[in-house]
This record gives sequence, structure tokens and C-alpha cells, in this order.
Amino acid sequence: MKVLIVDDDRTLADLLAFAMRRAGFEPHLAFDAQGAMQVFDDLPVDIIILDVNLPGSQELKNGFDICREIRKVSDVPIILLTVRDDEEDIVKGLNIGADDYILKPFSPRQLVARVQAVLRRASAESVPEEAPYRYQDFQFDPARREVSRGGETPQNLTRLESRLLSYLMLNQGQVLPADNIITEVWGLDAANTEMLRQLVHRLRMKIEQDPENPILIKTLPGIGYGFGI
Amino acid sequence: MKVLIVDDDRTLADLLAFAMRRAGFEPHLAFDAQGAMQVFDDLPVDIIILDVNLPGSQELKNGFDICREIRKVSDVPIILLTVRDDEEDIVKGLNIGADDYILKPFSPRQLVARVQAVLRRASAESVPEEAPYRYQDFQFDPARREVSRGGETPQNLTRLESRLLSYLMLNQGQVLPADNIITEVWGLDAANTEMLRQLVHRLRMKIEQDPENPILIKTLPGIGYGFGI
DNA sequence: GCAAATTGTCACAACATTGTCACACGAATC
DNA sequence: GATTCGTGTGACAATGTTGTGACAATTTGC
Repeated sequence: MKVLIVDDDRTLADLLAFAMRRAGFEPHLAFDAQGAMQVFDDLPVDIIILDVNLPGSQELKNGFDICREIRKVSDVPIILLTVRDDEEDIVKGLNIGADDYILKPFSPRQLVARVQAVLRRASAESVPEEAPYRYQDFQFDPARREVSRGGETPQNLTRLESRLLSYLMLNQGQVLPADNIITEVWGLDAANTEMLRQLVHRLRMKIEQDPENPILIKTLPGIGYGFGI
Repeated sequence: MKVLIVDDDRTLADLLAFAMRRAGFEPHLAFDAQGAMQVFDDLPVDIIILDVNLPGSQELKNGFDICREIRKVSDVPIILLTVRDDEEDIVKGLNIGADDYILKPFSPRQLVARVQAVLRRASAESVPEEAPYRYQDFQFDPARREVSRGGETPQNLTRLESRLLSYLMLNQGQVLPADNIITEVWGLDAANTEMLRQLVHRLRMKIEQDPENPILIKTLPGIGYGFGI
């Protein structure tokens, strides 16, 4: 699976390339609009990761322009990379044909997960396997929706539990506001904190059975939750 | 049966060699175009597995070129290994004389099955291994559409049951989403989960008669099924 | 064309998952 | 100390999934 990464920050681009290669993709880099279009014309990529803040040139100024340009000729999935959490920008991005966006700063894991999600949505093709998450003796296999601790018998998670844990472990060590978790797990629409509390409770029952083992999901009162804090 | 494996990724090449050796073949490796042509000139191989993405050299750039080159002098079966799912590339590959292609990522089992299929198609006389699938004391012969367990009398499978079991055992130990199974068994068009449930049920009746024997087809609720998980 | 085998459809029970409510408990505030 | 707030927890209802039997529709072999 080929992925085209377009970002003028070479360090970041390299990092992304490394992460994608580890996840079984074949990354190709471009550092500006011209480079991006050139790679795109040359070889068929399966997905594009695009920084919206690129140094301008005459005809193609930023990521939005590239996105628009590509959409004229192809429906390859595009993920926008942006520091702006301005809703207007996100809406604009999605309107001109981007498939998803991701806000900086983000972890490489997160990006990989996002890419896989978009690909899974876009095509029935076989997407590289999702690697299991680890934290100390704790292990979570999102493909099987299975958690295990040490050598114990694995526990099965439900759809929502698995989504929650994915999000938590993807942002391991970070403080995650309840609202963010909710929109991530349930989607943009309905869902209240009560449902989240319940879900956290049920997840904890499955992964924190042993009283002597350390707490995995920590409550940050008034804010939200965090994994491995 | 000699098989020539051409891939610059040595780890992958080794893995493939191992899989092919297990399946009763005699693997020979080459890591670039020169090596491939050298092995090909030196000894008569029965089939070639060729990565299309090889590091370039002057006269022989990639797998396509090697394929073309070989076709000038021999009609040995060639299977292309590619990450591109671009139809154009596949058509191109088949046009210049490849016998089949397989998209990354794939399981070694899958490749072996593909190799056997190509060989069976190519040469009606020197049929290679008639390779039944095995799992513990369970055995499945896709050619005869017959399953047996231990020394018991074999059971006959129907066409769809056989296809389903082939797909499951080909991807043994993996999580297979219901949608993937459906498109694999029935084809792209119609078919709903109800039909899959029914088919799984019927297949189970034939291969899981004994209550003491372990479950072969595991249900992964909300996801799909998996064989030997 | 007919009978048998195969495949698709429907109905329903058993079970699992998710949403909702009620309430207990502890910390912070007054 | 009483109140308020946020959180954890149990119970239960609503909903969704899966397994299973019966039967109709279709295909296959003769």
C-alpha cells in the first residue's frame, strides 16, 4: 500500500514515513505542492496525507489547493494535517473532498490508526494488520477486540469498549477531556457523560480485575480520563 | 519442484522460502534483477515469484522488466507480487506474460495456494502437490471438497461451504470481517450476513460434530469469523 | 423433466450489548 | 455539619447479534 506524505517539515515527514513503514505501508515523500503533484502523476498511491500549511507558490498555495486539484482527477483518500482546530477549516477541508483530518500535535500511532480507518472505509481491499497495543504486561489486540494481562485468559471487548480503549491507548499518558472521548467513541452526534461513565466502568471491570495490579485508566476529576498516567 | 523467489526484502523472501519449503517446494532466492537472471540461466525452475518493486539497475529496472525478459526465452509460470492494486498495473503485468498476481499484504499460505493453482493450470501433466489443508487432526481437501477428522469417514462439502472453508483456512488464525468473507465467497454483488450465518452454521454441522473437539470456526462478535484462533 | 441436493429466506429464541435510571459515596464549598 | 457536585456502581429496559430450525426457491445430476 503506497502512501504519499506531503509536508514541508522534513523531520515530521520522515517521522511519519517511519511510522507508516512500520505499519506495513510504502511511504513516498513530497515537500511542496510541485513535488506532491509530480509524485501523484507518476505513481498510483493508495492514500495521501497532506499538511494544509505548505509554503506557497503561484498556482498551488496550500494543502487545500492541492486537495482540490487532486479531487478533480482522482478520488484517492486524503487526510488533512492541520494545527488549526478552527471548525471552519475542517468543514472547508471536508467540503473540498478530504476524507478525514487530524489535528497537530498527534502521535504517529494515531495517524496510522486514522489512515487505516479511512482505507477500511474507502475500500474493501486488505489493509495492513493493526498491531496490538502494549502497556507493561497488558496487551490489547484491536483486530480481535481482545485484552490480556500477563499469561491470563484473554477477555473479549465489545465494539464501544474497544473503541474507547483504542483511543485511550493511542493517546497513552495524555489527559483526554470527556467531550473528546465522547465524540471519538460515539461520533459527533448524541451521547452524554453518563454513557461514558458506564462504558469506562464496564471496561475497567474487564481490564482491572486484579486489585494488586496498577490502575490503567485514571480518572482526572472535572476533565476526563487518561491511560497509563 | 523448484521455485525462484525474487524480492529485495530479504526478510520477506526468507519467509516465502520457508513457506514454500514447507509446502514441498525447493526455493531459490534472488534479491535483484541480476541475481534473478543468473539463477534463471543456471537452473531450470518450475515457477517464479517476482516482486515488481525491485531496486532499479540499468538494463533491468523492476519486476515488469524481468518478467518481459524471461518471457522472451521461456514460458515458465510467473506470479507477480505487488502492493499496487491499480487495475492498470495488473493488466499490464498479465499482458506482458505473468500468470497471476498477488497483492500485498498476503499470508504465506495464500501465496502457496496461488502457486499451486497456477501450476495446476499451467501443466496438466506434471501436477504438483495435491495439497490438502490441515489443522491438528482436521483435514480438508479442496479439490475433492472433502473434510475428515482423525480417522473418521470423510464428509462432503458443497461448493459454497468449500469456498468458505478455503478462505478461512487460507487465512488461518486471522480475524476475517464478515464483509470480506462475503465478497470472497459470493463475489462482489449480492449476499447478506444472513446467508453467511446460515453457511457458517451448515459448515459447522459438518466439521464440528464432536462436542469434545475444540471449536474450529470461532465467532468474533460484531466483526466476523476466524479459523483456528 | 424429475428427484435430490443445494442455496436463499423467514421466524424466533437465546444471548450480548448498549442506554437509562437510581442511588451511594467522597471531596469541596459554604 | 449540611449541601452540592462529580463520580462509581448496580439494576434493568431497549436494542442489536447470533444460532438454529423450517421451508421455499433454485440448481444439479440423471
